[in-house]
Amino acid sequence: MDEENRFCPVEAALAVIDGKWKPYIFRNLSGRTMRFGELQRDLPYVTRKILTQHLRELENDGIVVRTVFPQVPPKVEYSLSDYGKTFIPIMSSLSGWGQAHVERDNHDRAKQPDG
Amino acid sequence: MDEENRFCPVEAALAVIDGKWKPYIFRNLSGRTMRFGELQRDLPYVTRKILTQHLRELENDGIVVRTVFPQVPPKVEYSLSDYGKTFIPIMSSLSGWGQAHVERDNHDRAKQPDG
DNA sequence: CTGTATCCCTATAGATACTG
DNA sequence: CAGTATCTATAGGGATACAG
Repeated sequence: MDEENRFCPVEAALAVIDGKWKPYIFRNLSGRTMRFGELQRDLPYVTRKILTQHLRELENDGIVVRTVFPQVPPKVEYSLSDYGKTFIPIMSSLSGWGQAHVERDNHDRAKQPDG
Repeated sequence: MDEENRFCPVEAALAVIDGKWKPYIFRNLSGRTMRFGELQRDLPYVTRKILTQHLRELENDGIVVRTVFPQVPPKVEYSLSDYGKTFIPIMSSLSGWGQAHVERDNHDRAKQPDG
């Protein structure tokens, strides 16, 4: 967006999960607090760099809380903030619609193999 | 996504409006059927190429219906399909959350100008 | 364990010109 | 009017190596 007057609140919401792995990170943290390494194990296709980057962005957006335990070796925990939890219903409706969309898509392709 | 078993329905939903101008196109078509040129006028920052491309993708996802009137000069109308309309509630909740998010953001920055 | 720093690569979008 | 074709620019992500 270049002009403020064209700003769309939908984009503001989408920006929060704009990042290839953010929905997955969000889903993981929806259940419980997790350490960095735990997230890595649950998301084996994300590199440390990108995982860190996405977590920082989620933190800056107020969605995620980062807690550093000053010890050796380092221990860092991530969790959804109360504010972040207000996004859970959005994710749920996206998930519901998306699920139906995938099924509809499969159904259509089954009837029209040539797409 | 490389592996099917990691597939996330949230991504499937997001993919539908994945495109810089798709939320705006969607919003425009939510109200009424529009001709290509009308969309262009309402979205002056989108090039014809991108507008066409996004509309094609929305059509392929079953969201938008494209109606060609075989006449000279050409006339093409775009509208939301019934299926596309099922996405309106999703957009509404995104919009609502996004609106609050922007306001929260402004509020925070007012308190912490260096944030 | 939890990161950073670099370099590279691709996907997406914009500029511009051409067309039925 | 409603596109398509071509070229370019850039932002996001990934591979890899290094570090406190």
